[in-house]
Order: sequence, then structure tokens, then C-alpha cells
Amino acid sequence: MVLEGMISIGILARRSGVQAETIRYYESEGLLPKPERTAGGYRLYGASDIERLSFIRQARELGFKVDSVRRLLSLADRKVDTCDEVRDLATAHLGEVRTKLADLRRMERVLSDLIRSCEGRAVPECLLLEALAAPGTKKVVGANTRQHGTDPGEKRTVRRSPQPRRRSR
Amino acid sequence: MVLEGMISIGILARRSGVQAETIRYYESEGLLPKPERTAGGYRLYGASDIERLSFIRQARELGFKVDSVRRLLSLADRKVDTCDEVRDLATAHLGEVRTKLADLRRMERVLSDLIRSCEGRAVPECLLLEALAAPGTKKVVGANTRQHGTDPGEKRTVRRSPQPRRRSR
DNA sequence: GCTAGACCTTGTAGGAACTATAGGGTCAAG
DNA sequence: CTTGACCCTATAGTTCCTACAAGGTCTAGC
Repeated sequence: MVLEGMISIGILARRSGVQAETIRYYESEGLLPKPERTAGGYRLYGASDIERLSFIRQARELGFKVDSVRRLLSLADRKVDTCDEVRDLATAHLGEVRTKLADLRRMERVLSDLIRSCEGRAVPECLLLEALAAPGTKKVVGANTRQHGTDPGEKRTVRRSPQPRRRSR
Repeated sequence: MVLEGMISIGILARRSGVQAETIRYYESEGLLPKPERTAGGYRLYGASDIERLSFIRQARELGFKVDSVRRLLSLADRKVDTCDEVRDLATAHLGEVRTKLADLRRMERVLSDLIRSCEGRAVPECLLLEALAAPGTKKVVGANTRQHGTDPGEKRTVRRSPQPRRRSR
């Protein structure tokens, strides 16, 4: 890598952990700025692009939607700006992050419990479902987590089928 | 809800936070057992389905793939079984969970720092990218996180374009 | 200078995991 | 026994990639 330490898309891919095709896709989606090009049309990236892409990769792996990532990145982009807007965005995301954290911690606890209790020999029945399903059903925590579990309107009733079907699987 | 407290797909949707269409999709994908039906063909669900679906929803929101969820569910399904297999699965998932936890914690710290420092007025430049991108780029922690960042083979070099393009956006 | 082959280009098609729509049937209450 | 909310299947569309295809670029080595 000569002049100014710029790198090709392939190297960027290896360094950031994001595939070249995906990098081009992110560019088309406006998550990455249009890069400079060589005379022959090759994309040229710098160090900041590695950072940015690594951030995108992590956020995506953590379950943030591309649109959320785009808005998160806008926080980093506008170096100086009105703070209200920025803080609101960050706060909303923080709420989302904390919800995910709580869920993950519960998941971690249950899994390690499961593994420990597994030292014996039989899997305690539905440890997983019991511990993980219940809390999430009634939480009202998340910033943009859609509401559920607490509405009325369950007045409809149903009769069972006359000939009971086999529940396979 | 008459006989045996069974519920329709719509009620299940509200209680679990998973849309009816998605429930049908999960059924077709084998994440949910085929439910009983009314004489008219309506699906009928019980309490365990609410648990199971809530679990699926949470796992998906945390970024687990459907296939991972399917395997996780298999832990809960086989009530008693050989422990080796179960423990291996759980252990692998635990690794994944812990990686996600570390990433999320970092994200939380950075966001709350950003919000705090925002109390002043100007957004400190790139707090986000700096703090979030760097660690993830070189970590070798995750269970199934694909390797990156540490390979040789960056021997190709590139020359810059003669007429520098404007980086729009 | 020229060639091999690794790398890049755009464009398009395919896959995973939903999500929405169409056209029609079912259910329980009034 | 009608009304309107709800459910059915089937299919098409959306998001976020991922994988070709057909061809051009780049640099090392001769």
C-alpha cells in the first residue's frame, strides 16, 4: 500500500470482518461514504473506514437494524451539532441496549445453570423456556420494542376440533 | 376461551409479542409444533406455546439466527437425553452470549458517556466509532465469530486516482 | 513490454426471515 | 341469521445480505 496508506476493498474486508460485497452494499445504502477511486475505478479506503465498518458489523451482530445503525452513525458524523437531537437518539439507543443486556444476562445465567445442572445427567425440564420466556412476556422496558402482552381484547373464544389431530414433531 | 383454555393465533400473537404471520412462518419452519385445530381449521394454542414463542422472540431480538434458536429449543424439547450433546450445544451458545454481552456492555458505556458529555453542548468527535470499532476489530473471543484482522496477505498495493474525486454524501 | 492470476468492477439473481395483501371461510354475539 | 372481527392459504414484496457472471485492473515476474 503506497501513497497515504490507502487500502483496497479486499483488505478493508479482512480488517473489518465485513465482506467486500457487503461493504459495497453498505455504500449503496449510505452507511459508508463514497470512497475515492484509482484511475482504474478501484475503491480506496482509509483508516477511518475500518473503524466505521467494524462498528457497523458489531451493531448488526447485536441485532440493530441497518436503519438504526445509520442513525447511530449520524451521531458520530456530525462532529458538532445541536445536542438535543443527538442526545435523544443516543438515549433511545441506550434504552434498547439495556433491554438487550438484561435479556442476555438472563440467557447467560440460564445457560450456565443448565450446563452446571447437566453435570448430573438428565436435563431439568424446560429450564430454558421457563426462565427465559416468562420475563420477556411482560416487560415494558425497551425504547422501541413494540408493546405486547398487556392489552385487553381477548374476548373471542374457540371450541376444540372434534377429532384431535396428532401433534407431530 | 372455553374448553381447556386454548387460545387462537391472534391472542397468542398479542401475548407473545410475535405477529400471527410470523407464528405461522415459525410453524412452517419447525420452530413450533403443529397446533390442534377447530372444526373450521383455526389453530389452537396452549400456555406452553406462549412461553416458547416469547423465548423465540427474545432470542431473535438478541441476534440469534433461526437455526440457532431451533437448536436451542431442542435443548428444551428433549426432556431427558444424553447430556454430552446438550451440554456442548449450551456451551457453544454460552460463548456466543458472552461475546454479545461484552459488546453490548461496551456499547452501553459509550452511549452513556456520550449522553453525559453531551450535557455540555458539543458532541465530542467520534466517541462512538473510536470506542466501539477498535476493540471489536481485533478480538478473538466469540464462539462462532468468524476470524478476521489477523491474516497476512496484504501484499497488493494501490495507487491513488490522478484526479481526486469529491467525496459526496 | 507482456502475461499470469489475484483482485477489482457493475449488474443481477438468490436466500433468509419476515411482512403484507388478496380472496375467501369461520366464529360468536346481537 | 347476519354482521364484523377473526382466521385460513397462497403468494408477492421487503430487508439484508450473498453468490455468481462477465469482464476490466493491477502488479510481479519473465
